[in-house]
Amino acid sequence: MRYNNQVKTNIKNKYELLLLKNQLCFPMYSATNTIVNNYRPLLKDIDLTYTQYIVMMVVWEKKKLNEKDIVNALFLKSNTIAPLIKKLEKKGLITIKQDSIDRRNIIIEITKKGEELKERAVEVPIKYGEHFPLTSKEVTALKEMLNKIVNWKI
Amino acid sequence: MRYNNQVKTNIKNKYELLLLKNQLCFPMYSATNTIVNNYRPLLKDIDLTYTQYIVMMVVWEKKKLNEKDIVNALFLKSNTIAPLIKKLEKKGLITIKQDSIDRRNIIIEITKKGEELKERAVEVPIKYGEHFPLTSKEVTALKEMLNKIVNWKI
DNA sequence: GATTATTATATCGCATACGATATATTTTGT
DNA sequence: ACAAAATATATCGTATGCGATATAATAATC
Repeated sequence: MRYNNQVKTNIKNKYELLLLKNQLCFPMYSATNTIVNNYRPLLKDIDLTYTQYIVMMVVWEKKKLNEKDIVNALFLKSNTIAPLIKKLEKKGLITIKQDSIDRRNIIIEITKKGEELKERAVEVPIKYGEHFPLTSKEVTALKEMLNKIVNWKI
Repeated sequence: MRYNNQVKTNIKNKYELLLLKNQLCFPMYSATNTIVNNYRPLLKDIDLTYTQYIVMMVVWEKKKLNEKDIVNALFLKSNTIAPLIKKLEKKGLITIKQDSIDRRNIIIEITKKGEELKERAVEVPIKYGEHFPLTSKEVTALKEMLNKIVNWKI
């Protein structure tokens, strides 16, 4: 049964749809806030914010890529990514230059300092996962559902 | 088996921990972004942002409450809520006044206009849920896991 | 090959979220 | 009662995220 139908049949009146406890969006929103908040002290050790951290994940993986690649990988908008990579450049973790072939493209490349940070960054997911409150089976099921949501367009 | 152990045993080298695809935080973050982004056009019709919408949910439920009650209900900080309620007051949806008994408290009360907005707001979750990509069973399981995460402190 | 469409990015403005710090008020402890 | 602790909020600064709009460069089309 579809989620929405279930909700409709379980409630006495339509106003109950507006209770926080009957929402899915709110636990999603809160759980993500919790996750990011719990990352903060660990990421502070390597002087990264959460968003900078996931940008660096893409950079660590690809080493050389376009701004557009980051936008696509993270499902964010270019006006979110643009100031972010400027900060990462200022920190010396990446270089930014214009593509000489197609001058619309911005080429991002990891620096030596960026590579070195990876060594310390590896400790973050290790420490982070140590007391995570879900089993691996739960995480697998959770990720599957989250992927369905990410691919959903209203 | 704990999530972290599973991840550790499945990977060949520790650097794979830094791949986006091996993260849980990232699908959580993306799915929440998707959910909020999908709400935006619906909420625009009633001139609310997502955060204003969940604040109003608390107000619609309690009608009269303290700023602190909203902070507790939404797991946000008071410096996030304070400017939010000022905007909602400016829109005429709530009133804000100081508690005469305990002058530290800020009392928030719904207005007639705020009550009226509820009538139109009810349509939002109805429309929103129509094409939601998860079954009611999945949503139940999902919420249970999300609650564990929300209650997790590192 | 000039016009149009598409692509990639930049810029601006608005709305969160948080930590850090400060302030006002009430409560607690002695 | 009076100093110290706790509580509730305010203020400031930093860092996202997004829509809207603009611009520059390339691709497509006729």
